[in-house]
Amino acid sequence: MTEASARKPSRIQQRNRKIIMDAALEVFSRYGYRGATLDQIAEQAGLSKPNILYYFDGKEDIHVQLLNQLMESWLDPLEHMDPDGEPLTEILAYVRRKLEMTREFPRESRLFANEILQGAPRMGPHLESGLKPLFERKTTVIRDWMTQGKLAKVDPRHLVFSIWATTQHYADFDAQVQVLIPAGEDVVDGAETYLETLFTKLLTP
Amino acid sequence: MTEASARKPSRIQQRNRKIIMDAALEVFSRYGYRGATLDQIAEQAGLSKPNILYYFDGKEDIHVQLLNQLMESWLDPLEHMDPDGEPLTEILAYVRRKLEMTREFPRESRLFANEILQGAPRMGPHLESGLKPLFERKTTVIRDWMTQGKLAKVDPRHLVFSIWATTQHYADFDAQVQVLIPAGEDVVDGAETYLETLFTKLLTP
DNA sequence: GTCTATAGGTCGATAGAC
DNA sequence: GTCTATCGACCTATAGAC
Repeated sequence: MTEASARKPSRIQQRNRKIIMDAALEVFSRYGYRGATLDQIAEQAGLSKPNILYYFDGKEDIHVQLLNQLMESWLDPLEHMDPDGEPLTEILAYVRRKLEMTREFPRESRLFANEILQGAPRMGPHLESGLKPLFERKTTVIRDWMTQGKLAKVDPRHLVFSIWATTQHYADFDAQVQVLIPAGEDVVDGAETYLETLFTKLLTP
Repeated sequence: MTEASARKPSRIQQRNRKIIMDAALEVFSRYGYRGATLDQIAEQAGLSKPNILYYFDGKEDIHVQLLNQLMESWLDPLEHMDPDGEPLTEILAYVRRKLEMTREFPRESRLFANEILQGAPRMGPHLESGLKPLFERKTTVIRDWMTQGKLAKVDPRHLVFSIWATTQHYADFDAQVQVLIPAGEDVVDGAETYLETLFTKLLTP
């Protein structure tokens, strides 16, 4: 009685799991949880549907594992905001990193957006245990910077919300942005310049 | 050959169509197009499924009509930005109006967000014909204001994006915001103060 | 490949308004 | 009596799972 995921995963297992996760990311991020089908994921992965279910316990299992895995890399930029760095530099670097992620990982951004939009049915606990403590630590750091006069005083929580909103917008609302900005123009480049100005003016004491 | 929706709509028809649209908004905005079911909509509306289909041609028809109807009210605040008004006042009033809509019509916001996230499959034409011309008119107005030295110079298109992103965030990512901000606090009130500061500092010449 | 549940959609019969 | 509105039962395709 050998379970697929138990013991040491073989080369092939590792490779196939990776392939399936990537295919699932592609499909889930484009069609949402309910809109995605195992058939689509199987086709995208170049594997049969039963083969997919050999590696994962079901559709929901794939989705949950995707979210778990992505949570880490998603929080990483905020984690890296250094309390001992120069405040404005740190914030702007964070904005730039988030924007870079929007450019490089738009599928991940849309996957999260989809999940949150629907009320985070499969991610509620993760928000509480993963995001919330980090959010509180970092907003405290920012508040301290403001108290010390190193940054202009605003509500640090809304500051972070506005950084998330403005950066992720270019991935999540890409379909709209593409309609409104002429093709060929590098939208994210323009956003970087704009957002740098926005947050510099806001936070300069 | 009499279609249900042809000719003069009776009292009952008007009433039931309204009830169904509202139920559909509730369900579609919570579960997305694919995640919503006619049974859910029927139950929410307090009508039978065949009765729903007596008034609409099908699931997609309901969704399309919802989007069409909402498009107008959605663009209304931007439409009302007055080229002859005082520039900063007009922009801040627009921000406030958008935030007010987020508070009053979060379901509508999520319905749009869902649709755009999935690549606007049922709204592409509307973006081109409805949103795009308006967007170009209004960004031109803002650019003129900047040229005349009445506002600080930034890319007006990204300015509008950032207004959309920051205001709609509170409806679309509500599930996340609720986790991060203590219950009982009026989040949108705090957002209003913050966003007023943000855009005032950005745009004051 | 097969089984099963579900979800979109149809039909025909009935109830109610004018 | 006719037309509008309503609904239970049914059909079919699809999608998750084994």
